[in-house]
Amino acid sequence: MGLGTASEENGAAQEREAPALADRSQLDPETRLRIEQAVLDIFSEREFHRVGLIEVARGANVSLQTIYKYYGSKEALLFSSLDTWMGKLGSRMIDHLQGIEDYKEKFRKVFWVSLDFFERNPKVMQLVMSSVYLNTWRKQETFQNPELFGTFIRVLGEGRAKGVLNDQVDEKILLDYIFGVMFRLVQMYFHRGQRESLTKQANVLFEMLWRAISKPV
Amino acid sequence: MGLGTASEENGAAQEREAPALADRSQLDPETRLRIEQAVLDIFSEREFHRVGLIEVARGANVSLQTIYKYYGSKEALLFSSLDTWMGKLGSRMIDHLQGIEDYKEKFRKVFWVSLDFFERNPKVMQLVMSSVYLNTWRKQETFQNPELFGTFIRVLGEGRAKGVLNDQVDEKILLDYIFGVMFRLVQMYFHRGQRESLTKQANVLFEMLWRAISKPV
DNA sequence: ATGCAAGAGTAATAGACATTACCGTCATCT
DNA sequence: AGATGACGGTAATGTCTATTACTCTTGCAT
Repeated sequence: MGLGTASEENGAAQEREAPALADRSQLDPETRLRIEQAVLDIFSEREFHRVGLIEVARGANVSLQTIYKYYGSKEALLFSSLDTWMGKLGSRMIDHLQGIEDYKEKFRKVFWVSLDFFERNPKVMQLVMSSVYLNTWRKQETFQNPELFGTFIRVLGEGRAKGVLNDQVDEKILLDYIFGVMFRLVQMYFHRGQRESLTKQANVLFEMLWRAISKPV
Repeated sequence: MGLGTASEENGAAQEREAPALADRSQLDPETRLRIEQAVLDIFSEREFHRVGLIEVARGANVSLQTIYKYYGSKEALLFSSLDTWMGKLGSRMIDHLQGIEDYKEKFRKVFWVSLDFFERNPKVMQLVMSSVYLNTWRKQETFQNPELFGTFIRVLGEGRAKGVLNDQVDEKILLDYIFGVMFRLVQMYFHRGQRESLTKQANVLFEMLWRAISKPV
């Protein structure tokens, strides 16, 4: 280990007193917003390793200390912000699902809300991209926003139970299939410069998806 | 301004005499193999920024100079290796397509060869992951292995011409759909630790895909 | 032999950035 | 007022890595 000051290492007084991550909920909500906005703006522009926290701090008009105090690390900061956004998508989805009876329509809605959300919030998509590779290859926990993913799982399970979904493959595979399609569609939509609105094509696209995942006749 | 890119700084001062990238084909094929093997081994384990070229050089039993002489940069090294692999997949695909008449079978083959390839070459998939995020957000050129992607395009075009493919959406969207599904399936296959062989499920999965992309009856 | 070119090995150069430490300033509470 | 604590600003600290330079060895063609 790189010894900082030689006298520190062997004294009895170690116990680093891990910088006491303050409860994030203590953070002034207005400040929190500014921070998450800066995270969104900056991390969505540059890749993770090219972003410096100083820049983020400046962008949010807070000091570096504040960030470290409430978030603890660069990664945590990114994931926290991401989680907030996924939560918003999740809430919106739950909200929109209310009052829909027909199962296929429910699924269509899940699909639609997702496309619509990313189309409205381009930067969030870039943020997702920034973290996906940091994430997928390590822990997944951070990516499991219960509201959002829970809803996906629930709707999927309901279809399974009703027997309207394809049951030749495992449920996980079905989910992979769906995410794969959606993720790529959204990703390429941005890659091509946001032309040809996705939501406008949502129904055609959804019918394609539905033919794939519904139980074949 | 704090712009990072170190290589762009020189205003008018010097004509760096850019280190004369030697023709890569001059490189001893056996050495080249060792290098690309090391790239595969190492880049597939750690993320791009965590890989040091010294390590790669050691792993390949070559000196750093050799790498810089023939490849020029870390990124170029990675992409070169990746391109080799995509080329292999492409060749194999072309080879396997020979003698198939039925269009749907052709497409099925394209699908199968891809899954099979990544299942056989796990590290290549990780390599792809390592570069996707470096890539997609910038230039795409590197990712356009003509043999591989050309084949995809050709097969897709053929189906369009025959009128068997869904023509409610743009051809690009169709391609996105297909790649999205395949990419995610493969990605998650690894993420879950390579259980439940993909190729064994290839036909069920392909039928799902086919229902989506073929012209609806 | 002699010279040469290729490549190994090692160190030098240059930045970038996460994370910590310190210091000064206010607002709020007692 | 005095104390407390949160926070801004700036400057350490400690690492890491690309990329370049330089020196030495060695196989090999003249």
